[in-house]
Amino acid sequence: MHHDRDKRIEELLTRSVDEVIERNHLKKRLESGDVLRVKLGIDPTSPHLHIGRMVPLLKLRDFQKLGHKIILLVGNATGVIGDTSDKDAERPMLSHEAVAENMRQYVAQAGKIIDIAQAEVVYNAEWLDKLGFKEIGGLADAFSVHEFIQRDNIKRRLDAGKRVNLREVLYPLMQGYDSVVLRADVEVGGTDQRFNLLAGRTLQPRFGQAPQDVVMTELIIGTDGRKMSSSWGNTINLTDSARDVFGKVMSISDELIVPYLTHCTRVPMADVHTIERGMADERIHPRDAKIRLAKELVTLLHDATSANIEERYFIETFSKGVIPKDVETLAVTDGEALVDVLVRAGLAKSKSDARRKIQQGGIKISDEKITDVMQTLTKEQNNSILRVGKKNFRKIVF
RNA sequence: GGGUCGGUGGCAGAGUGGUCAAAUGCACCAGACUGUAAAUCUGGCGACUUACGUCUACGGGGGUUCAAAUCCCUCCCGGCCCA
Repeated sequence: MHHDRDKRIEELLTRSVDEVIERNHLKKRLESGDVLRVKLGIDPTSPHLHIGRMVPLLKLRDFQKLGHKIILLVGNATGVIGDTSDKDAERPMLSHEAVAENMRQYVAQAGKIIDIAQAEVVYNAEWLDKLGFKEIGGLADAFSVHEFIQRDNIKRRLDAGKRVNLREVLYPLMQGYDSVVLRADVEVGGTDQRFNLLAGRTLQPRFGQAPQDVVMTELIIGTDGRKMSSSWGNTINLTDSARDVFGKVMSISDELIVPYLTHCTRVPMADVHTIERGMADERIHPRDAKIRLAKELVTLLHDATSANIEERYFIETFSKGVIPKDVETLAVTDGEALVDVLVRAGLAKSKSDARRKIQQGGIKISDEKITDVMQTLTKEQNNSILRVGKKNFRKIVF
C-alpha cells in the first residue's frame, strides 16, 4: 500500500544526492507523515539561474510533491556578503542595487521548476540586516577559526598566498542563522555548500531547535566539461530561449548525457539506466540520447510544443545543413560595405574582426564563400542569406 | 606601525631600457573532420587601414631617456613576515 510512497522517498534520498545528514533520521521523518519545512537558499549573484541550480530545485520539487512545505530563500543579504564555497578567489561584495536587480527575476525563474504558489518565498535581509554586533558575536561564538581555515577551498587559497578576508567568515553564520529563523527541518544545497549547511545544524540547538537534516546534491559539470559557473559562460540558463537550450544541450560531450538526465530532469531512473546501457553497447546512438535530453530540458523550461519545434529546427539546420526558414532579417542600404554590416548587426566585434572572418572563409552569402574584404552589398542580393560561421544567419533586406 | 615582495591583455602567467600589440596556457572566433558532437588538427584573437602603416595599451599621476611594461618620484591597491 505504501510501496509507491516508499519508492518516492527512496528516490528523493538518492537521486542526485551525494550525502544526507542524517539519513536515517530524515527517512523516518519522511515516513512519519509529518509536513517538513524544507529550505533552499539562492543568492542573487547573477541575473540568471543556470541549470546547475536545477539540481537542488528539482530536489525541492520532489519534497513538494511529497506534500512538504518548501521555503525558497532569496539571499538578498547573503548575496551582498558573498559566499566563497565555490570560489577559488575572493568574491567581490555586491552592491545592494546589483543584488536587487538580480533578484527581480529569480523567483519567476525558480517558478519554472517548483510550484511557487505553494512555496514560502522569503528574503533574508529581512532579519539579517537587523542583527547588531552583539547578536553576530553570539553567532560567531559557535564556530572556531580552525574549522573555517580547514575548509578545503580556504586552505588552498591560504596555501597559495591568496587573500581571505574576514567578511567571508561571516557567510556560514548568516546561512546557519537563516535556518534558525525559518525553523528549517531540512536544508537542500550542493555538496560545495557542506560547511554552510552544517552551520545551521550547529546554530539551531543554541536556539532550542532540533538540528536540520541536510541533503547535499551533486554538482553538475558545465557544457565545456569544467565546473558549471556563470563566470565561465559554460552554463545553460533557465532564461535561455528554447532554441538555445536545445543547441547548448546538443553541443555537450557524450559523457555528460547521463549525468544531465539524472540530475536536471525527472526522466524515470529506469529509462536513464536503459539509455546508459544502450549507449554502452551501441544500441542507442548518443545523438538520439542527447536529443531526448534536449527535449526534456526544453519541455521543463518552456513546453512540449517548443521542444518539438526545436527538434525539427535542429535536424533541418544542422543535421541536414538546410538554411532555416525563420531567419532574422537584416536591413542594409545599397552599396554598404559588408564589414560595416557585420559590425552593425553584431556579427563581428569590430571591422578588423569582420575582415578576419572574411579572410578565413567564415562568411557566406547565398552559400557562396566571400573572399573579398572590400565586398559591398547591392540590390541584387536582396533576400539573400548571409551566413557567419556555422550558426548565424541573417536575411538581407534592402 | 616596521620590513619586504608584488599589481601585465577576459583569466592565469612570462617579460626588467630598444627586436613588445607583449611568450605560454585557458577561454573565445573562423576553418577541417563530425553526430552543430566531444577530442584532434589549422589559422586567428586591441583598434583603424585594401595595404605600407598609424594610434591606444602593461594599477593612477608625474618624470628621466633618442627610446620605458621595463629606470626614478608619488599616489592607490594587495601578499608575506615582524610588532
